[in-house]
Amino acid sequence: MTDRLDQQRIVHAAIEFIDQKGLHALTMRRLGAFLGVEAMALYRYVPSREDLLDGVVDAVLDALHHDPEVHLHAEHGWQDYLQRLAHGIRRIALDHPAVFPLVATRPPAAPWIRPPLRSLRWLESFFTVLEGAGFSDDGAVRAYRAYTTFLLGHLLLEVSHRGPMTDDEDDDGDDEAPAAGPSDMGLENYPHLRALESLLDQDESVAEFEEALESLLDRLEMRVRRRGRRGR
Amino acid sequence: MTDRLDQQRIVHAAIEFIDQKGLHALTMRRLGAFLGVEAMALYRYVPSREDLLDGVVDAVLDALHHDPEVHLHAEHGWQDYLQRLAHGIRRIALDHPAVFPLVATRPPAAPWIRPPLRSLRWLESFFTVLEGAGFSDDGAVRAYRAYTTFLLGHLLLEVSHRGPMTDDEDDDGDDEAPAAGPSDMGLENYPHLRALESLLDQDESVAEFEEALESLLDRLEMRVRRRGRRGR
DNA sequence: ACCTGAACACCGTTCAAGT
DNA sequence: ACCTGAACACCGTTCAAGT
Repeated sequence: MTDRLDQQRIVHAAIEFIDQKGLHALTMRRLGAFLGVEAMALYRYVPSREDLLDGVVDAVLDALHHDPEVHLHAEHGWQDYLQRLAHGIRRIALDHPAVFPLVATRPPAAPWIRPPLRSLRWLESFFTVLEGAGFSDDGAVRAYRAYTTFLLGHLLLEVSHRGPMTDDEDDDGDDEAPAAGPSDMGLENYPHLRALESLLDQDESVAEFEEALESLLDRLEMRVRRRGRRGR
Repeated sequence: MTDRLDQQRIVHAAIEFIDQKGLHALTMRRLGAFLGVEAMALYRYVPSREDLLDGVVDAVLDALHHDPEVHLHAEHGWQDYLQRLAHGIRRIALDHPAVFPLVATRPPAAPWIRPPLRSLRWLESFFTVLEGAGFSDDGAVRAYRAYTTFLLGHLLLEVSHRGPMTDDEDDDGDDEAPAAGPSDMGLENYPHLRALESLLDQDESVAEFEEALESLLDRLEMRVRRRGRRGR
């Protein structure tokens, strides 16, 4: 029925599986069944579940390399580049909301690799662009840290709203707790929260992403202009 | 030998256990042994492992309520308050680096609750202070989103450098891979990375935290001043 | 009232055995 | 060459039984 197994097929099946049923549902045995094979067959191609998860993270981020929107158009400058890169990573996060927490929290290969920018190739291109644009070494590294902090925080929070369904397995009946009303959870004693609830519930993530990203780039821009002050 | 069991004792033992051996090592059976009891005894006080983890997150954040540095000194204004709150949460993250990823990624009780600010009590106080300081509803909510984004991203990245040892279990021998040199991992083809490696390796998290926090507060300040422009 | 032992269904992983 | 079956050590969780 199914074609032959290989590492790529397994990793991509794992991604599909996680996107559909959530990370917590992924077991070697279920992934085997998903592929029409016994779990034990996977071990021909993948050394362990942990390595499989690393493979999933790498494969998901690999899409960046094939994203035409991100490819360097040097003429538009470093801000354009950081914008494209950020949007490319955001697209990945939104495509695989259930995988992104893995991208965010798997221990990176080296301590100075900061998710969600997890590959040496992208780091190299990041620094190439910034130094080409006149950033000092120190300025480029500080930009890298601020940029990754923002991406990680924003995307993790944005994506957590979009898990694969309510996570309560199969919803196999009418035994849900009464839940005390649509969106009530003891707000009686928190007047500000009650007043702000509808505002809090709105999804403004696109606008916030653009705005915060722009403001970050502005901050970095100011640092390039007065650069050297702190350069060693 | 040990005192009697109760939920508090179990949750705090779990925190200690995670801090010592890492999240991945926490199983009901091992936690039982840690407490001098069979795993099954825990189920008298804790409905499930998932609930235990929720309890861990709550308990760790509860320290904020007893942190004298954070308690409201209204006379010093909203910026002082957000500074104290941020530093309080940072202290918690650094005290429990192996627990913080849980704080960051456990699905919150409501979709508008954004880690690491996970309790209605702190949200209420956050909004009380900001609205008292003249923020519009919209401005306060946007401040909340930007503030949590920053805290989550920064602390998750800062804390990931400080896991509980190398995570390779017991280090039970000399069978470590040769590792090809102290800090080498194929950097040959990445000249910028090689040049920046020593800078990248430096830990500047304190300075970056202060600086980025201050810049965030400045940005918010600018928004209060021209407030109303976007208030619906 | 509180803990234990035995049991169940499920894991990750190994390895000899089948085709 | 590639997959399977059986097995091992370990999970979370339930429940009748012990003290």
